[in-house]
Amino acid sequence: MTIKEVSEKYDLSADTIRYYERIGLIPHVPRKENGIRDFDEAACGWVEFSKCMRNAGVQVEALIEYVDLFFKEGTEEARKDILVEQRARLQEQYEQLKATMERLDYKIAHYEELMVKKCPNLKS
Amino acid sequence: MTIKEVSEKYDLSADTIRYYERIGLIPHVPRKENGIRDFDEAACGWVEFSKCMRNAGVQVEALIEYVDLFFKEGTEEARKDILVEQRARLQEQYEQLKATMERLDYKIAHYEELMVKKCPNLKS
DNA sequence: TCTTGACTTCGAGTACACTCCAAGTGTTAA
DNA sequence: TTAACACTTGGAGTGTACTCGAAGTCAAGA
Repeated sequence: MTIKEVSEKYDLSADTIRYYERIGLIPHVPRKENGIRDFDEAACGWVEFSKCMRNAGVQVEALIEYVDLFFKEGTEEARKDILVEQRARLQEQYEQLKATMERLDYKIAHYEELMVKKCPNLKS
Repeated sequence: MTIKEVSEKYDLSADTIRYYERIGLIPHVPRKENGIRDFDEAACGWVEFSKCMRNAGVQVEALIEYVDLFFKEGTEEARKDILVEQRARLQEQYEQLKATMERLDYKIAHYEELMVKKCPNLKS
């Protein structure tokens, strides 16, 4: 698979994918004889994984560390620790998000009430 | 209340609070005769609100727009629209977060299993 | 053969959200 | 009265994560 196909498949710019490889957020992608990237299933998997994690807000730094450990023997515990820490971060973000959404709901309801009062005929 | 007290109360740096006022993310804070900020309840409320929204990931730009409209008559609908849009953004983020946390749980479980296999005596 | 277009690398530029700094003022405590 | 300290403004600097540009290679079609 070319970088363009992968880019379209996962809706990430080719620049971003190259950037991720450059900084080690995804492992080295196999190349054809002419040097052009030729994504295999594993490489695609990493792209998909990194996209998922980044979308949720996992830091680039943590992912780089994880990928780095992934290719070293006996680092299972350290890898797990990274995942656990990031899991906790996401959990916190999740709570914050929930609370803020409730607050927004409350404010939105207030505005809706206001608007019904202003235009009683439009209350549907 | 001084900026220092507000800063401590909401765990936001004084620099950040001044920055928020400067860019209009919170309305103008009342001053004493000598020009020093003197936060009243309303000003504190805005600080707290902006902190909550920013922590959840609401963009600075959207909050500036909201605060701007807040002091203009007849902008209730526009204000509501901003809140509704931001609510939708947070909802999306929420789904993404949930999915990613599940995925991390799965991976963490995998590592735990691995480690139990390696050290059967430590399976507790 | 020549042009078009996708790819390569690497370094520079950008956007966002702070965060810090310099220069100056005002208040309090020794 | 002088030092210490918190505050003011406006502008410059920083960190993170991309995003773009330049210069060059390579393969395919007119």
